[in-house]
Amino acid sequence: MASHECVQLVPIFNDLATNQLDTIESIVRHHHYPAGSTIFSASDALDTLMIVASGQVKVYQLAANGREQLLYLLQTGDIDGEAALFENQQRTSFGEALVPTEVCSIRREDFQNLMRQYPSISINVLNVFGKRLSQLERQTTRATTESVEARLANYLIETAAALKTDTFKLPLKKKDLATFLGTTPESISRKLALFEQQALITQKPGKIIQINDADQLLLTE
Amino acid sequence: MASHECVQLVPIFNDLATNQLDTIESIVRHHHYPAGSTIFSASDALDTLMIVASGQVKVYQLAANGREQLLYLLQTGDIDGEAALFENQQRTSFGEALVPTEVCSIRREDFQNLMRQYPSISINVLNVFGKRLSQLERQTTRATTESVEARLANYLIETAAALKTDTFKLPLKKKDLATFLGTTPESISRKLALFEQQALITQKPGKIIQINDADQLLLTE
DNA sequence: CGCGACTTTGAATAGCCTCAAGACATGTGG
DNA sequence: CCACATGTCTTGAGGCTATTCAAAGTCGCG
Repeated sequence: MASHECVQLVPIFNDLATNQLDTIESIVRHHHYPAGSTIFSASDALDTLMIVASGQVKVYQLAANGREQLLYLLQTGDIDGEAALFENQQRTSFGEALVPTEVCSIRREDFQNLMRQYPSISINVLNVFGKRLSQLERQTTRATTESVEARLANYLIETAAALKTDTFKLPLKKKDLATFLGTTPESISRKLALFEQQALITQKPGKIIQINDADQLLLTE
Repeated sequence: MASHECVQLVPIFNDLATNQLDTIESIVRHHHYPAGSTIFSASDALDTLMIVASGQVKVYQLAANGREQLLYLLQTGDIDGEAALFENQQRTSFGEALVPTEVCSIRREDFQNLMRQYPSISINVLNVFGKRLSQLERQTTRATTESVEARLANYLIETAAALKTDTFKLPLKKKDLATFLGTTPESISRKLALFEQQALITQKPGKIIQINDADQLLLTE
């Protein structure tokens, strides 16, 4: 793995010079997780900041009844663990590598020192927090006020927008997509079939989705 | 209104000395909102930090289908607007005073200066963010994985815990409570009647709820 | 190529929402 | 201080969406 691999990837270190990145890189630890392995669990101590260098991590919670809720899908450059960088807390969620994944971590104490040294970092972290909060607020609103159909339509539109293409491969298994959207794999199958029947999308083998009529899809209630 | 009224209330200014609080108080603006009035709307510019000095503010979003989702209930000492203290953004939610409410505000620019001057503030803000994120994550998980019955039971338990008493008055109209829990006023009525029938709670006139069996209530699925 | 995991499809059910009407409370003006 | 008006809450009946359970079909990995 190249030096800088993690540190360069992360927006929160954006404003720093190369030699400063070197400093940070030297206090970072590298980890590898095979597909399907657990990276952290609820009730683990939360005392490191985690950076995804490559791969894909699903972050989820378990409800009292055992059902799973997918909260975030972390990709290259995403971070997690910022929630308690200054307070002793326990994790409340689980992290699982969906594919082989490289992770770098910084201990809480080291990160606090970094923030004292480079104030721009704390401002960047605040911005990351802010975006995540806004995103979660929207997700909560949708989950509780809109139908499964509307939520799925929205997800397809947003995924296409993020990837800047009309044709893309679903980045998740239907099972995981279901827990993300707060529904079941069966319902997703049915709704996708419905969209296809309405000619709004085309499904191709390999979880490939092609969006034919984004405007109409957005009108789904 | 006394000086310091707002500034003293807010945990993010906890670590500052009295004369520093004076400085901050001098750059704060005071506002009064009658019950039922709108404090801010979605698409408003988000360029001030808001502190609730007294009263109660409901913060909600509107979904595409017009349905309302209550995200937060701000009480004395709570803040809002931190989400975009460093980036130009628009609001995505609405704020409405439920009772006569006093609010103080600090302009983004002034707050940025404060943070540069007193680094402890940014650390406190990060902690506030972290807690709000954790809370929203739990709320999202519950909203999408648990039944209306379980969500209501949980809400009652948590409210009782927060107020440190078994008997309390519901702080919201059923309509607002419904949008908070992602359900309808009718369903809340029915579930409360069910809990009472099971002797888990007792309802008294004036939205007073008495919890008789918290343990059993928590087991509601 | 075969096995296990994922996905699709079907039928039945359950939980929740909608709509509507009546009861209650709350606060206002006379 | 009472009477009334308005908004809020409760209760009932009906319908619909989404879940559950089960079984067959498909994909992809070793």
